[in-house]
Amino acid sequence: MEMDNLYIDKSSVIPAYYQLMKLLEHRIRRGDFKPGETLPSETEIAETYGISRMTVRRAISELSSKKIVSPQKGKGTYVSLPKFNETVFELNDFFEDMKKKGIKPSSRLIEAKHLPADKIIAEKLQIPENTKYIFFRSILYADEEPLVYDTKYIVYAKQRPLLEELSNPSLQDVVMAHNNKIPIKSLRILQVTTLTEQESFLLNVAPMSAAFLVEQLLYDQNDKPVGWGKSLYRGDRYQLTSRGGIWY
Amino acid sequence: MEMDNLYIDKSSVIPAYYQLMKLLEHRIRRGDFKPGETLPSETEIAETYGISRMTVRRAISELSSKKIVSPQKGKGTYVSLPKFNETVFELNDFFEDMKKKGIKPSSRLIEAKHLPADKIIAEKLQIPENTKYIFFRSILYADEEPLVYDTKYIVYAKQRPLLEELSNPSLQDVVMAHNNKIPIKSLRILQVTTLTEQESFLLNVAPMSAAFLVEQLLYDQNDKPVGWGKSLYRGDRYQLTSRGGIWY
DNA sequence: TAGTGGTCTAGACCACCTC
DNA sequence: AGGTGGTCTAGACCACTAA
Repeated sequence: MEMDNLYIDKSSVIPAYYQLMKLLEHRIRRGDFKPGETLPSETEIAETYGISRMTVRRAISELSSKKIVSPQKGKGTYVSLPKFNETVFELNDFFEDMKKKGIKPSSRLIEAKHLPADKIIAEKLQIPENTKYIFFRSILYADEEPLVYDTKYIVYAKQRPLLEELSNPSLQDVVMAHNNKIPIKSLRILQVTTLTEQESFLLNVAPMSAAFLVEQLLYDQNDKPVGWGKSLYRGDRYQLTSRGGIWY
Repeated sequence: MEMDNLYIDKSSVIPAYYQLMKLLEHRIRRGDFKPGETLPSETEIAETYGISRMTVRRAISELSSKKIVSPQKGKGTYVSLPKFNETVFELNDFFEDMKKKGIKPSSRLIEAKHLPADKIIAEKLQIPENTKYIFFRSILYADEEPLVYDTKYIVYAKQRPLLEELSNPSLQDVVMAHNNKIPIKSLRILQVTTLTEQESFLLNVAPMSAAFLVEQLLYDQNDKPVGWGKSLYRGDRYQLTSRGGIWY
């Protein structure tokens, strides 16, 4: 396979805790320490590799946050049986995401206007019914292909009646541009749905196609909602991936 | 509002780093430190609250991992403008998830048999075509209601030809039960799809309903696939949520 | 040059677990 | 009682940043 460096090079520019973390990862993968067993004690590891216990703890804490290892007070640091049923999916900013994949993102604003809140909007935004709110609809493109249909409902701030277009129209940015308040809390819900006739037309797919529905609610310091958003991601072009365990 | 404890109680059983973390979170929320500004330097914070710099660093490191703050070498620790466009969704074990919600999970095995690998399976599992593999199909229930349709494709280990039923049939468990190897790497893909006639019948929903499709590939120490799974989650009953920013 | 965060050390005390 | 991980300290040196 590969050459193993089963020691810590203190003269290296790579931090000792990082070297030790990789070393322990490697030894776990190799089977020196099996799931259910414990690592040597922190003191022992420190002596073995000639580093201080705090540095050992730093390495173990990284492994612990990756769920590779689980320290137990008074007992030892156990090698975890990896739990691949517990998965974390990241949904990143559309523009950043596309750029990272080498795809050119863009957006087109379909509509932007004031509206009086109906019952549903009033409840979501916790404002009185018929209060004005700002409504946005836009399409996000990846290499000229429509990928996301985006709607936003934003609490109306009298001070700022403007409706300028933004290059990266995330809900957070639009809320900050049209409202003095900086959102401090976010609740997001990921669902699946089938597209309506109108939605599928805008996204250039067949009606009743499957899509991700990402709902987002933003709150200010006082736990008041300041914006609500619903984004429909084309199911045939979008997916989330997640890696667990020990990868290189 | 509430009483503020803007000091560290060293006699408390709550660790100092934790108290400081909450304290800084509170002061950020309150506006003492605004996004884009820096916190006082680590040395200064240590002096202010009468604790050591390493303890301050521990608190800041927690805030940093929550993306509330972002330390910059040589410059200072900046309060982040929260990025609510970068979201993390957790997909946990079905059984644990349901129990946590107070719902009784159960499962029913529909089918379990050996089959020779066709081209698709052979490619996924990186085995020669027509090699035997183990096939599973089951339904997962929440309070007697079908919620997930689950299929598994597992590399066949000659030593263990048994096909016993497991109470919690996660791909990982089944792989470990039918194969000596412990998976060490997992790749998961979350997609949306519409259900076929058969799938919708099994899940007791209308055909063409939207559903989550969760695909999972498990690998052993040598980066060989050991199992492949596909789970269909009913879209009308399942959703993922994610909280960002400062919550209580 | 002065200040910042990043790393590391060699101790210390504690609560917890096991024998 | 002895070993474990959890916390904390008071220093130290470094690389980086900005004036």
